[in-house]
Amino acid sequence: MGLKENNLVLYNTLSRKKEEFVPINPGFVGIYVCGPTVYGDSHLGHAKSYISFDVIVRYFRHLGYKVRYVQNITDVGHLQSDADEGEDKIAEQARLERLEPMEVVENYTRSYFEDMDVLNVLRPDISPRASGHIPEQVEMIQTLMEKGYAYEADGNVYFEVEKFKDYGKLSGRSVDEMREGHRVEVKSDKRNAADFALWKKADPTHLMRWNSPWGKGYPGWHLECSCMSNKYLGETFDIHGGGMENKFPHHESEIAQSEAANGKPFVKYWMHNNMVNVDGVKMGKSLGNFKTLKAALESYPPLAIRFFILTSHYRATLDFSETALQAAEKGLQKIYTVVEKVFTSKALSEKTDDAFEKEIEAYEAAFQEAMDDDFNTPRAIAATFDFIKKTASWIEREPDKLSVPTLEKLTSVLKSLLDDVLGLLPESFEKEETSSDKMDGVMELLISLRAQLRAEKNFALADEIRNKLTELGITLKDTREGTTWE
RNA sequence: GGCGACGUACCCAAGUGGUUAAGGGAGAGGUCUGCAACAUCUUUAUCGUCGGUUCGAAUCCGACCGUCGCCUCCA
Repeated sequence: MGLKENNLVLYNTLSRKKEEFVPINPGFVGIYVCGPTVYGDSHLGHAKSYISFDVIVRYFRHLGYKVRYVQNITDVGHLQSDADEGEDKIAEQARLERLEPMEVVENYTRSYFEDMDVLNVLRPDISPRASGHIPEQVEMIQTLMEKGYAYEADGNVYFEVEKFKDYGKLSGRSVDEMREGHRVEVKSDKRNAADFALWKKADPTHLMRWNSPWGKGYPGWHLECSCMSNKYLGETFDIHGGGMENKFPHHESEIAQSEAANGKPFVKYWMHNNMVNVDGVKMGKSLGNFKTLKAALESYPPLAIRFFILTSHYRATLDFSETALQAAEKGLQKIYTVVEKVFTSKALSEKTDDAFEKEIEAYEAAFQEAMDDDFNTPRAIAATFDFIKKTASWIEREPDKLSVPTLEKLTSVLKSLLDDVLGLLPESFEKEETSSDKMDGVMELLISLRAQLRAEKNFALADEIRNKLTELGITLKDTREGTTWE
């Protein structure tokens, strides 16, 4: 299986420009994306990030690359406030819920995957946990100390930022700026306020602590990503992704740790997705406009949320609003209507329809061109709408003379692009839930009864049947060929 | 205060130097329909402001205004 011909270009945050994608190992892509800290339910921001990278991974696979997708689960070390101060987020949540930290971790990890599953986000190939990689992290700290990049102070170990000359290359800051820019002078045993923790001492009241050469404690937040990406993807790998707000200090620190420890470049391409706003304002817990996925999923179908997210580019901010989401839902429905027609049509002619095959090929090309340009899903979707229109009229024009080979080709292209790449098609277009032979029989009866009423011009009663059915969530459609329901 | 992104129609959102500025939603009008929904057709922008570069700019440069992000935990 060779690679599809492609001309993939992606925006590299490190160089601040679009670059041609050239994998380190031909045909193979190693990608690491910062996963969630599992101390609460996932929200729309998580959805945007993980749906974006899901499509990126799916597209690489579509092109024929063998992908290893690693996404961590942060279950320790992520502190609540000021750099390297404050309580561990998991520990705090455990205290609040009166649970073991690992119960909190387990609950929210499951909740996270549940939400991602319904959004049709494929699971990463490896979902390593920080707490499962303590020995690796201790080892890395030791390496950093041996090489002179880290120092111990009273059971804490810090990375000395001044020793790593490239610190700031990703986020575009200098250590000097950071020293001056620090708002609050934190009282600590750090040599420099910009230094960050590799290992934090924990007193016996801490619920999560492990043994280390520096006493009992727990690892710093940035360290896990360096360690686990190293372990599963190697010292240098292709793509590291995450949310923009993590560029600094998280990703900057990852680079420092990994490159200092390994003496090799850490990541070839950095990709950052933008944030979600709600009605023009940043979504945040303190602002009270926080949308958890579980809440959003009560009002909207999961694939409509997914579609909505993909109608804007991953590097653009996404402005969430009820009207925007409703618009997306309708648009997606329009695509479904035509796709369903395609999937259920019967073709009779063995002759290839050359003209329409050209249209199919043009669509594939337009779609791929859009995706090749830094995963431009909005453009790919626009191309889809254009094509969907043509498809609908192709089927309508001569339904009896549809070409078998052309319909087959059409079906497989739609499946490949809309389902495999964008992940937008439902499992099946069969009538869902209540559908059964019995139900079909009842509906047929009602429809024929209503047809009779309409023939007798008893529209009042006919409309009442339709209205009552609408209330039950069943829509009747009167077409020239007869009445259908869904 | 420092760094960065963005500003395209009523809403969402592509386009980043050159024929009529994609696409979706909403609105309006027509076809279809007993009516409605569905479907379908038509229609709705000169691109934040001002100035510059250019034969030519939404697209490059500068200033200004505005929105947002990061600098502190956040996808």
